[in-house]
Amino acid sequence: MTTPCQKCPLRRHDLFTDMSDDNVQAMQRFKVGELTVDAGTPLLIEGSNSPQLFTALRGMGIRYKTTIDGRRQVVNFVFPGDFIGLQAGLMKEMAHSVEARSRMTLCVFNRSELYSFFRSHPERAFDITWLAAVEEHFLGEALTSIGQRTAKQALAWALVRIFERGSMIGLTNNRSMKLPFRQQDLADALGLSLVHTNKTLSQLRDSQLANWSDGQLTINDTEKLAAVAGVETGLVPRRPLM
Amino acid sequence: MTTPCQKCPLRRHDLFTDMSDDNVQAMQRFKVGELTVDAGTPLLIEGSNSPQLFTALRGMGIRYKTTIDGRRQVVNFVFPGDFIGLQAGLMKEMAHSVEARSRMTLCVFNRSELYSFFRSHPERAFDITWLAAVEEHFLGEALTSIGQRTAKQALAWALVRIFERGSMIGLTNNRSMKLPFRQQDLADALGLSLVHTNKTLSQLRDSQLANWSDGQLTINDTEKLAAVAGVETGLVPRRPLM
DNA sequence: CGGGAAGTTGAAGCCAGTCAAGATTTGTGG
DNA sequence: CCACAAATCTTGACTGGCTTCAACTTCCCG
Repeated sequence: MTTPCQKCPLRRHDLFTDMSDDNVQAMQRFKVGELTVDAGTPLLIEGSNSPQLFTALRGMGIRYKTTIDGRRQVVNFVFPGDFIGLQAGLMKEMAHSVEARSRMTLCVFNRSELYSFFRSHPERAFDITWLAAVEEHFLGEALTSIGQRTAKQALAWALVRIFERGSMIGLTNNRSMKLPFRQQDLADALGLSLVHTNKTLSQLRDSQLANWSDGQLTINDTEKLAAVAGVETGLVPRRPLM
Repeated sequence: MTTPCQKCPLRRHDLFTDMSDDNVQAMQRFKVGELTVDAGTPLLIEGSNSPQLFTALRGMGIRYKTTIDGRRQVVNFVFPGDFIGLQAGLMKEMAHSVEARSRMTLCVFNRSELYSFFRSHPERAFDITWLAAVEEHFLGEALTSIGQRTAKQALAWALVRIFERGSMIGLTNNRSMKLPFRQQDLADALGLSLVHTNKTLSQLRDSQLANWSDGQLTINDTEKLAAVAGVETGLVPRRPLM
């Protein structure tokens, strides 16, 4: 009993660009099933060669790389609507791992059909490239945060982006949203130590800028937080939904 | 008097995946001209909406973003064979600027023809997505370097990757290659201060690991340098050439 | 020959990392 | 439903890698 693409609950959100009925049907044919996993489950492993591609339908996760000396870099957070496994679909293998941080449901596609899908649906090929460009866009911003911003600015940036992303897909409730990540995840995303992340978060809390505790993120004034981060809000690029 | 794609000097390098004669001809038709610029010339500006796409044919450059408070993050270095402007081609605008660091020659394409090009050449659409995935791969590695590695490790990583990339397109001469970048460029790429970058470089020089001076990078033992960086060599992913 | 850009070197200070221990929450088996 | 273990979050103290400041050198180009 899987969700038909025609009734996909994600498509109605503003974040996603419009899709023709024809393309919706094409996605439905491309889709081979749904997968539900518990928090903590690895979906893709760095260096592996998964036969499947996914689109996150519900739940959140993290993308991360590990270094030889055992450190971990969280490359991005996975939200509903994110496409997972493109690298494995094109190059030989994944450059990072993906792990669920909450219970997740994913739409499953066959990697082997990707090329013929491209051929028969050039608009969708265009869209998938667009998605890759959006990801590149984000990674450039992340690089700038880690490289140029202080811990406080970087944290503010991350929380603003997470909250914006959440609000665009209906995950926010008034001024709050649920966040299943650990402080260690955010620390590893920003290249900060867990201790310093913790202390900086409580600083943001004390100054009423952002309150992330008990799995709940609350931001009263996004503009104020964005000003601390030194970024502009409302710039989340619209993207296609696969 | 532009270089015909049929005689493109880049295509013979191992770095690039094979291209069918048919696709070579398609590129020739897609190509509208060549552009030669001096060192220091801006090619694309962050936030702008260029009508043109480029492929670097000769010379090197940098991609960078600037923050509100005037800091700069070098997102990547541009080498011959790199495709420039994909973001502007798909999304509304560029997320970073591109600037020549040496005299450069670029193949020029019309952005407005991109979509119809995708439609008529699905293989090339596939390839361009591949390129985006390669970039994503690289940015993930860069993120890991900046976030998790020490200054010495990060510098070693950068020099190894630059040298590997150079050697795959015939820019190395024995154990050396020309590098037109400034120390400030590398510092901004790794989120380090110029002073510390300078001192760490001379450390690498003293320990015979890498010598970058007078616009020339010399690495005697790549494996040794890679060991310092904590990365593996020979992993430069093959990529399509546009 | 003057001036600016890039590279070099030394000294001082701080932001963030590491170490360590305790508090709180979550999970699990009896 | 409780007891114990493991994971996560907090907090304090100390340390050090890197930044900043500042001055000087070298190189290049008009």
